[in-house]
Amino acid sequence: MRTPAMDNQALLSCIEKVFRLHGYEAASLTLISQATGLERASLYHRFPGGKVEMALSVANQVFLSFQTNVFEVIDSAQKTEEKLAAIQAFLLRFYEEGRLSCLLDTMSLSTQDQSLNTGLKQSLEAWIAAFSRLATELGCSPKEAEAKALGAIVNMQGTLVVSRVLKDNTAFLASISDLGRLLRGAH
Amino acid sequence: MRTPAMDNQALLSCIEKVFRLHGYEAASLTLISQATGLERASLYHRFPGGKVEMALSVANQVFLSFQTNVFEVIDSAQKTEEKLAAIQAFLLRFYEEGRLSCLLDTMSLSTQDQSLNTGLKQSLEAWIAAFSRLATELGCSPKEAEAKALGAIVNMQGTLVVSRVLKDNTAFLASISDLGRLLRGAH
DNA sequence: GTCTATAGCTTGATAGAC
DNA sequence: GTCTATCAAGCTATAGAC
Repeated sequence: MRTPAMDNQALLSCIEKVFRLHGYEAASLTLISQATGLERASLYHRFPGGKVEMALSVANQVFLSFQTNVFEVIDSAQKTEEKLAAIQAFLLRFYEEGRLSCLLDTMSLSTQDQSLNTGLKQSLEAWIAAFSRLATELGCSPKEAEAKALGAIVNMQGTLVVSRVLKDNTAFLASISDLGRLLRGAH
Repeated sequence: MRTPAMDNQALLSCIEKVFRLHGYEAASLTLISQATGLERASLYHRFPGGKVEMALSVANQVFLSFQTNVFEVIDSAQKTEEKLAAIQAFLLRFYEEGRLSCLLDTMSLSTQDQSLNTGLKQSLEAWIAAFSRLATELGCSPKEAEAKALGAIVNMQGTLVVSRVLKDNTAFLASISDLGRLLRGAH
């Protein structure tokens, strides 16, 4: 047992980037090999299930990252404004200021793999639920909160697509800046 | 010269669906062959440039469809409310009530093809410009109109992604219903 | 744990019969 | 204009040396 050239988390981050840049199908093992510096055969040692297992692992790591940086922040004891600021900072970093797509977008096309599709769906549901709790804290009624949460996420997904097509991240940056406004209750 | 098994427009519609369901890379010639009923070699007779030419032709056909059903409607002499209703009906049909993705989304991932990326960008810019004119008609100031137009399109793109992931088109249907509200000026 | 080498299949694309 | 047959290159995945 030689020592790994890269720990699992760093490896997954490299693979994540390939999936987010190219989508599931176009993310070939050759591209992943180049991005990680590991030969294709080595990737199969780390992920015996092959490309599907890589995708599932990446989706899971991203979910855990959101759990730490979004969901748990929302359920923490911080002040609401501090939560909001922390989440905005995380999202800006995670989406590289709008230049890197969302896995929910790039991996939800014709994947055929049921567990991946279910995982993406459950991640999005957890995200909506967490934003709902934050919206409630920001003065929304329970019913209003879910609508605002969905609206904020829809806005981010939409601006990510538009920013990618226009090659201009202005819309995404505005989406993050507006997050507080988007989640706040009507007065 | 035998008579074509399918006219060019119907052929392009079949191919369009494959690109919108699977994205550019995953849209293999085998899938396109199955969707159109033409063998791969026959597709090369219709599109000598191969897959890239198919993608460009599809993008162009969709642009022309938007030109007819959205841009020209906006610039017509109809009443504003009638324009809005016609556009809503078209968009519902075009996106199959939220069950079929947008080409701007599925074809903008790592295409490498410069003319395709430029075409998608220009199509989106034309769409934003047209919606801006409609927003102006709906009582927006020039500056406000562009923001509302962008917001309405962002909302559609976002709800399309969310509807795809959740396998629930409720959000997209709401986006279309809200189109008037989204484009109307603040009173 | 990583590598080289390779199997077996699918891809995009071409040649030529009808 | 569509087809069958075929090509070279790419793909995912595996075997086995170190």
